[in-house]
Amino acid sequence: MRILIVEDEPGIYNFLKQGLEEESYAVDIAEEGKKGLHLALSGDYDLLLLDWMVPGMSGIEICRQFRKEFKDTPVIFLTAKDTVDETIFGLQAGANDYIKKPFHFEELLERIKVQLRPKSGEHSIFKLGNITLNTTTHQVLKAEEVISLTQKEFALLEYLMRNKGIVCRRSRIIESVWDIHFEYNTGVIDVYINALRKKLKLGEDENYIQTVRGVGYVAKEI
Amino acid sequence: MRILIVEDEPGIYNFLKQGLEEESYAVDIAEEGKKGLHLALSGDYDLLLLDWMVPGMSGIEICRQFRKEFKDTPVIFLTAKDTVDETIFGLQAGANDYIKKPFHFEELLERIKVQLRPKSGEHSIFKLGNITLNTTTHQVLKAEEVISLTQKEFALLEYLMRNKGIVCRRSRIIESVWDIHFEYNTGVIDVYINALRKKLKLGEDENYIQTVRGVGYVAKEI
DNA sequence: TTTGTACCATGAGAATTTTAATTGTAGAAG
DNA sequence: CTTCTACAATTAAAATTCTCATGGTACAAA
Repeated sequence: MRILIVEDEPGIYNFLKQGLEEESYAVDIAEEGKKGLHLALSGDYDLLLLDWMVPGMSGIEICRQFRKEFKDTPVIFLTAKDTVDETIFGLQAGANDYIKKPFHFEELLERIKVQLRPKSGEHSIFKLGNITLNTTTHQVLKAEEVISLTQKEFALLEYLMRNKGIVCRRSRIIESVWDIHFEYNTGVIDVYINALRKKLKLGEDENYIQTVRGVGYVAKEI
Repeated sequence: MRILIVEDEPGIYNFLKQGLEEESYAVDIAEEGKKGLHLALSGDYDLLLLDWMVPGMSGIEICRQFRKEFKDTPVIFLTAKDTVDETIFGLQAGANDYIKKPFHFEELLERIKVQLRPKSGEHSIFKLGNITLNTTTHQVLKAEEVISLTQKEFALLEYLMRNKGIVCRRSRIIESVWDIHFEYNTGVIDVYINALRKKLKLGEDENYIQTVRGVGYVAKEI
């Protein structure tokens, strides 16, 4: 597995390079933004580690450009900032995960493994209109705004978004999201659909979660 | 797959026989208790459907006798009574599930499928001292008493009992029961262990859930 | 069009689950 | 044997999740 690190501080990239090579990843370094993007676009890499701030071109811009070509290669941001405003753009640019400096190497390694594990098929980012859902960071954005959801709300939205365009019957939802088999005579789903619509502020014009009478619900871009 | 039905009412057993044969199960009927037990002990069956009350010998007694010989063959009770007292003995006698009359055929079919699915390995009943836990009915007994547990309490107890005798580290428990990966700096487990010990009334003499300092917990028969 | 019925939306309250703070205790170090 | 410290037990309160009751609305039948 080949990893590209775009980072200008030698202290950090040497530490990462050594650690990752011990885990038998092939690691390349780019100390400058444009060179980083150029290397990334060569398509030789299975994963990108991008520093937030690098000379020449911001990590975000690299990510955005890279995403146009490579839709499935995971991108992880290394960021010193944990302010909401900043990470939003990272996720919108198509990052799969981010980790705050300073971080434990073990934790980064875990996250890299998570991203590389599925490799085929499994996506971690789903889009529905102007809604973005990221399964690894467990975050949801509507346009530029972070929407705070509870576990169950998130799980339900994830299920609907994974099945975008497909009508989800109540029984399936209950099985997948609530892990209840036989007996689906409960009203929980409705309550949570209600909560989602409220938190996501889905009005008439943005009716992304539609009711299918007698069956269930669909996530649709109108 | 071969199913034995022990039931004396022709109305019921004909209905069942026809429905199950349409689902391509091979079905035999015993209208009387002793004959039922005799057939069951022949070992020709993959699943038993026992009526609560049959002439000659009670379903419970058949179940108990049958269990001595066949530990892994699932037994489902058909019962008109849903009083706690009655079902207790059914579960204690080693039944895997029960269904109350009148029932929908679909539901019975589902339960039969659930019982036949794992077939190899997977058990649905776990014992720990005088505690019995049944994963399909989601019931827990201590001696003769039904212990009412919440979802999470049940899930934690199930995990510990599935790993009887093995020390379970907190991180594993959090992963399996709570589905949380990385970050296990939460105190939930302790709180639930506490709740379990209380509800199960585990005193000094019955310390079935033991603390392993610095690591986690074990379920042990002292 | 009107009426009826079954299904869905919504809100409030109950139960469960989680967090967080305090108290207690085992085992190590002195 | 004492003291200290890190971990576990316990409790209370906050947050989430679920249930239940009410009101609304789509669709079918008259």
